Amino acid sequence: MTARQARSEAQRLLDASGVRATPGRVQVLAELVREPNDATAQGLHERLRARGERVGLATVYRTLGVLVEHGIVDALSHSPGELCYRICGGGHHHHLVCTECHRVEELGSCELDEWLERAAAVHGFRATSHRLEVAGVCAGCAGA
Amino acid sequence: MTARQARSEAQRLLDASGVRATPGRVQVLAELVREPNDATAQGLHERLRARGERVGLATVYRTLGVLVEHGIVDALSHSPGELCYRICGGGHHHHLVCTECHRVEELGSCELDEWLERAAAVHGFRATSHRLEVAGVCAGCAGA
DNA sequence: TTTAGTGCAAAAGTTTTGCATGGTC
DNA sequence: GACCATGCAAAACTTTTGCACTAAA
Repeated sequence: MTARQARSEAQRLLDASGVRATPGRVQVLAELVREPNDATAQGLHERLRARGERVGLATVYRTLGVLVEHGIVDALSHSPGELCYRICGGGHHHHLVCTECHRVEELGSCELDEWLERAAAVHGFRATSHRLEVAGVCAGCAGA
Repeated sequence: MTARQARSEAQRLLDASGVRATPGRVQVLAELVREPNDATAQGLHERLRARGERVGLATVYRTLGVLVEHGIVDALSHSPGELCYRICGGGHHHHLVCTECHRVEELGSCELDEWLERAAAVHGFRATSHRLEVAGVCAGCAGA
């Protein structure tokens, strides 16, 4: 994907969510569009600077906050003390992360709700939400 | 549970795992024994100091690291940038956390493995481990 | 003109590390 | 003596906030 394509896709995503497409936001989101897996705020900032785009670290954090708030990106925390961000399909889903190469796949369907409701009820809980992260080894890494 | 009981339970847990029962470790672990839910490193440190026990914050962190390494306690991260620790029963299990009072229950049985294997295989992954955290409202808070 | 976004620097917060000290095997 | 644990302080690191400035509605 070219830089121009990434920027236009970023613009489209922002427009679709009614978020003003400011320069900083387009830069950050375009960088995420080019990233098939997930990236940290620091990592995104470094890449943008390396690419010659003048964007502040605070703007990267503020932008990611806005993007998460509008559901344009998801925040994952597979290592403590550090959040990773990723563009995600809509709806409820979970992630499959390769422990070797950090590739991320989405698990489209989630068939946990019914089981969860029963399991929670045993403890007197009403389950309202859940987060599942699956670690594994992807086909590429298993072969190597 | 009295302070003496907590300390002796802590000692037992350390012995059972072959971890040397030094003063700092017994203090930290005894504090976790008294805690039905989970606690942060900072919180444990504060409580120990308030109780008059002279223990350094670094020791609390180092001890928690050792305890996690030996599977004596679990580290949960339900808020980013901060880990919570908790004594856990052995074996594979998941947590049910009340969003109101932060009470934590263990979900004893995990019936996800079969479903997960199939779901991962669709993406060419071999699932090796998973982590599930369920948020909900406990009976007490639902009533209030 | 009023609001929203941005860059920079400083601050806040958690966790780790260096180093000297004291206890244990 | 060698090693491990500990306290303290300093450092590292991620993330947030204050403030001045700019651009946009």
